[in-house]
Amino acid sequence: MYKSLDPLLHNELRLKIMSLLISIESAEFNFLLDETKATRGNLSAQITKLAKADYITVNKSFKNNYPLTTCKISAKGIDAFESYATALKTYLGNR
Amino acid sequence: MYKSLDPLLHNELRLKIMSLLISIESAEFNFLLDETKATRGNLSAQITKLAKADYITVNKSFKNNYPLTTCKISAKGIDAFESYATALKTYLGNR
DNA sequence: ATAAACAAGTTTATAAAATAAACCAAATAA
DNA sequence: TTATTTGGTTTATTTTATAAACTTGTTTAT
Repeated sequence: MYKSLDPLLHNELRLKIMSLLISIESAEFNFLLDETKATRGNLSAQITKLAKADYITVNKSFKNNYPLTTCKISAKGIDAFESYATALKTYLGNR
Repeated sequence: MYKSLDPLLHNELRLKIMSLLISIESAEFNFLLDETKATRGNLSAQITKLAKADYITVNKSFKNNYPLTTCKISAKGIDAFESYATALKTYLGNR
């Protein structure tokens, strides 16, 4: 089958992350953790995948001495998300 | 993460099959093969999964002496598809 | 000052899923 | 009658997702 749905976005956790980031300037790791109810390991893994594809940028700093990971969607990520939304619609018909 | 997207439908090939069946009374194996461009093996496997979940019914007969597999979406399948579409929309925002 | 508990992630190992490749039975063609 | 084609199914491999274990450093209690 020729794939029209970006496999990177066609995963619930990654899609949720992107869906949050697209309307939230940027988000901290723990915020995403709370919103998604994912495990830390899984969240970390999926953030890494999105970052490797340059769909998001990840900034590492410190807050109160603790590591702080902040994520932000990129222009490429926004494009991919929009394309994904468009492609999906062709499957859903009028719904 | 709590899953809100039915994993059975959240796969491009199965989604495509369902998307075709929902607007086509019924479809023959070769029709689905042609529309999806999947391999026969993969198509067979995914049809089996959808059938096991009672999302579709599968009828086996013969046409011109050759085996003929016909698929039809079920009421349960329609419901699942509609729910999936609704759930997805929460991820896509206004798009 | 040391040890135990906690924070914020990352890495690794396992389970599950998707897919391609190989196979099969029956029909037709050479 | 052997070879090829049709219409699939089954098996084996690869990929992906996920949970469990680990790491690095911090804070709290002793």
